Amino acid sequence: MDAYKYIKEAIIHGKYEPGMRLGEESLAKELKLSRTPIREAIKQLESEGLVTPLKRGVSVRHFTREDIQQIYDLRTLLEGYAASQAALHRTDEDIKMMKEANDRYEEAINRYKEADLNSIKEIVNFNQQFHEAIISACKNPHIYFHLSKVVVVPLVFRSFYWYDAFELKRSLEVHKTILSAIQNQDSERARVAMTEHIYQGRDQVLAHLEEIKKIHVLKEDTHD
Amino acid sequence: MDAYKYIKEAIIHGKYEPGMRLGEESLAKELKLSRTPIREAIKQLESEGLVTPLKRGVSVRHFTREDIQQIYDLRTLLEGYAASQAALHRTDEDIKMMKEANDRYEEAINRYKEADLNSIKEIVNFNQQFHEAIISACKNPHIYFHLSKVVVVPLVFRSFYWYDAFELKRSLEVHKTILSAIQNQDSERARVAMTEHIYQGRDQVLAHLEEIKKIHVLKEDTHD
DNA sequence: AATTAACGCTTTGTATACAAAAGGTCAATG
DNA sequence: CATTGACCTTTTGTATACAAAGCGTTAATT
Repeated sequence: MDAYKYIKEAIIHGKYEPGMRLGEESLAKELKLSRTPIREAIKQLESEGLVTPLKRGVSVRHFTREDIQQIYDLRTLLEGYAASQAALHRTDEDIKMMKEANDRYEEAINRYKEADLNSIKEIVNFNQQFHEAIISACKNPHIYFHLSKVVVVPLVFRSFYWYDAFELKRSLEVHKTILSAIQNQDSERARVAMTEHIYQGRDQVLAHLEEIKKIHVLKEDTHD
Repeated sequence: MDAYKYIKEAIIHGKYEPGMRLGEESLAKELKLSRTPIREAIKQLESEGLVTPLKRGVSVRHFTREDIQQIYDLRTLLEGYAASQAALHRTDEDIKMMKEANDRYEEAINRYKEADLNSIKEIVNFNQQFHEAIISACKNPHIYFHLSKVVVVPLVFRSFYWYDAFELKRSLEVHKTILSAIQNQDSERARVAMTEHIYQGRDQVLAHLEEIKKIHVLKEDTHD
């Protein structure tokens, strides 16, 4: 298997936790490869900022609350712009792709049962498909290049897994607003709706982080 | 020497021209290294988009006119935002850095003699220092991370080398406008001035590209 | 003469071996 | 008892050797 993809997935899925050291030898044994391809994968991840260099080797990057704020600021900027451009440049084909992704998103949300991991994975997938359809419609591949590196970060926190039925419905409604703004070529409306949508996502992640922090504090207390 | 830096510089300075194939063996011989560190450097450059994968190996990426348009759109967005945030978050120390860089920029422009490569390099350097001071003042390292990859591209065309004395003076004036807007914490003014500044840069590069194209057409004609 | 198949050469992908640097441990000394 | 220094282990950095995959060239056949 491709070492780069494997390690990246492992980081996103939390198999390798933030701060954890990534030794070349152990990765090589785990993937049944030699150290050479492992090193190349690590170099790539390093240049994307998913791992940080140590004095020796690398460790999985730890993102602070401040990082999340800043990264989401970046994402609102880029993806808001992408939505506005999509409104200007979208073709019928683009609209079809967005509709399709969002319809499946809706179906998955309606099928959703609380705490069913599989159905959540499905939802996350179709959500991503919708956003990618928009980015693709804005006809600027360089935007996609940068956004793909920005979007990865919050996935590490898997905050989507904490969404309840109400939040999912709300997210779906905003998607529909964005979609119709793009269809109507109302670029400013598309930009604002997308920006707001992503700010809502940020609030979810930050709230999630607070929950985690509380739990940690509780654990610390029990240890005393 | 570090293979990554070396190859990157060589691409920026035009030693390796767009479309040129980068063979591992030949690079290894040139840098007096084995293929292993070369491969790692290439992987990094690939993930930054400076080289593109072939069926076998990589070649120096060729940027079209459309690429330039799109990349500059991205840059106005990011660096305009950076300027607006710098206006909000700047410290006295930040202002000092900007002033210093821009003063040196001004001195270098005043010393400027037409077609003197060394003085142009100096100018390019202080210009970069000024822009970096702003990005640093916006207190969002992630912006810097992405901008540093966006900014590299136009350098490949070395359009700055075509600036005449008038354009340099104008650029200097805009710098001063941006600087005072940031000092006065006028974030919207800073954003707009920076955006305009970068659009002017884009126009320069695109005009430069047109010149190059004309020359190519002339050459083609002489060959017949 | 054109097309295709096969062979050989070039270049990349992977593994391994060796060199060098960093970190940890234990003992000796102040 | 603490601190430092030397040695030993672990891990990374680099080189090289070998395997595999493209690519071009040539020759053979239609």
